Order: sequence, then structure tokens, then C-alpha cells
Amino acid sequence: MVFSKILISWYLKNKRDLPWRKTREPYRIWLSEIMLQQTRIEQGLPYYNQFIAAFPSVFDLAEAPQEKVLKLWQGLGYYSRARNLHETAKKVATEFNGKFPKSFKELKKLKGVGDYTAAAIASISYNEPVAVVDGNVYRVLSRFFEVETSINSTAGIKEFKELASELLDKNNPSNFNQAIMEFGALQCKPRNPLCESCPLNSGCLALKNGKIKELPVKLKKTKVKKRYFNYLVPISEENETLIKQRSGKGIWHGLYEFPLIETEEAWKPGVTLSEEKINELVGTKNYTLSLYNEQPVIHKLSHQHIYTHFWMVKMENLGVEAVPLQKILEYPVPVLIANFLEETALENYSL
DNA sequence: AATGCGGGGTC
DNA sequence: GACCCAGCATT
Repeated sequence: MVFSKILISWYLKNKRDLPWRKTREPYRIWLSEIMLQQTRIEQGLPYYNQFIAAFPSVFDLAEAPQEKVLKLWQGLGYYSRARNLHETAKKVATEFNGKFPKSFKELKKLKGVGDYTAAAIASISYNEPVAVVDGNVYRVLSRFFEVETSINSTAGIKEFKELASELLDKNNPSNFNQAIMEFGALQCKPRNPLCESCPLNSGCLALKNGKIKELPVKLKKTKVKKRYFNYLVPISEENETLIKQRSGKGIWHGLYEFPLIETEEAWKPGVTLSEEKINELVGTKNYTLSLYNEQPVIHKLSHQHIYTHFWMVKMENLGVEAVPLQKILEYPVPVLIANFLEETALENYSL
């Protein structure tokens, strides 16, 4: 039997019941694909449902304020996806009359839509015969064909794309693409794949040669950088605080946070913060400072470990940018801040 | 070609 | 602690 036939047959029997599998609407397929980039289905699923409920059409998404989009995205990570999502929605709504481009080539021009996502939308929504190559595909193909080319090398990317294209069932690109990904997620898992029950085990070269654990090959380890954050949590007698939107290229661009003092070194017991900087950030020298947590909260991201101290800063009043404590839960914030707000129930705070 | 970008799950 | 997840944009 042919590779593609076995996969599709396995898929039809084993596929999960997922909301984006009940439609071919490009809007819904696009939304699901953006959300699932580098994201597990279990993590993305509730976000998808909330987005569809809040924004049933691309026009609804286009018309929403950015803050509302980011708030719904809060906790999903890689926030540039949400910003690009919104920008693309506006473009599709206003320039394309709400219709998504109808080919791989045109889809790829949309912001946030790369090779994988364009292939996924084109094949699933329009039956265009273009093969997807995601982490699942790399794993399945590298194992079955015992390909040792690194999946994050230029040569590897090209080789796997060509291999996937050859194998693609051109009469059923939608099912083939979803089948190979679902197969990678459920059967040919990264760790402890289910080889005994695998419908492809008789032809799998890595299994035959004992190379399952070595494949796929991926070069370079990610090195983790340590950072030291001191958040000032201003609280005025009016029960107001300060919260600002992050900008620039770094993490959490577009999300809100308290005034931040980042240091090069870890905080040591007994050390306090520079009066000058506090004055600069909260706009007064008349404040009472108290450290909220002696033990740092360690927030772990893929490439950074952020050692965090929160400092309560009490003062009489804040400037025109002050935000009522009751409003802070409306802002999109990093999980690090959301956890702090959850723990302190700051919106109910009063002096 | 290399790097940065989140948060959560698994082992 | 290391690796991975329906990747992409930028440099």
C-alpha cells in the first residue's frame, strides 16, 4: 500500500474531533493555523473557541480594538501573532472585501502567514496540492525514511519540503496534510512513539535500524538568558495605579505592565531601589516603598528566565496617566503580571 | 544563516 | 533540565 493511503486511512479512523475540522472557511482555518503555530492543540483550543465567539467573521476581528484582540490572546504567547492577525484581518476586510486570497502564493503575502500556514490554508480551504511541513512532518518523514539531515538547516528544510511534496496525495491534499500532522502528534510522537501499533512500522527505516530516538536531527541548543525585573506597583490614595504598554522589539510587545526597573545583577537581601529611578517612574519623591516578595518569582520563557521582585509603592496621588485599580484586569498583560494580579487581587486593594 | 519570540506539557 | 509544540519575521 502507498504511504499516503495508509496515512489517510489511519487519519479517518483516528482523527480528533476539532472545531476547525467542521469547516473549510478560510477565516476559520487561518485563525486556527495562526493560533497553533508552535502551540499544542490542547492549549490553543479554548482560545480558538473564544475568538470565534467574539469575532464570528473577519470583519468583526478587523473592527475590534487591538487591546481586545490582545486580551483574548493573553496567555497564548508569541504576541506578534496576535498583532499580525489583527493587521491581516483589517487588510482582508477592507482591501479584499472580506475574502481571503485563494492561492498558496497569494496567501503567503499576508503578514504572519509563512510557508507552512499558506500551505495549510490553501490545501484545507481550497484543495490546492501543496504539502505542509511542520514539526510533525519533520518527525514522521525523518524517521520513516531515516533522513539525518538537520531539520533546521537550509538543506534540511528544502529536502523535507521536496519529500513531502512527492508524497502528497494530490487528489486529497487536505486530508493528506492533516493526516500526516495528526499522525505525528498522536502516533509518531517525539517521545515514546507507538511503534508496535503503527500502520507504517513495516516500512519505517528508523525503527528497523534502531534510530527512532535519534531522529529527527536538530542542531543548536537554545541558551537561556537570565534577567532581573523589579516591578513597581504604584498605589495612590485614590486607589489608582500605573500601567504602561510595552513597545519595541523585545518580549511582550503590545502587552501592559507596571513600571519596570531592570537590573544587570540579581537582587540581594537588604538592597533597595534607586530613589531617582522610582521618582522618574512614578513622578513623586513622596512614596513609601515595600518589597512584596523576598523570594523572586522566576518566570520561565523559552529563551529567558526572569527573576522578578514586586515592590509596592504607596503615595498620595498619581498623574494624569493613572489607572483605577478596578480597571487593571481589562488590560492584556503577560502571564507573569496576570499571576501577580491573581495572587494579590489588586483590583480590590485599598489603603 | 542565525536569532528572538511565550507559555505549557512531557519525561 | 532538556526538549517539543499545526512557525514567522527580522537581521
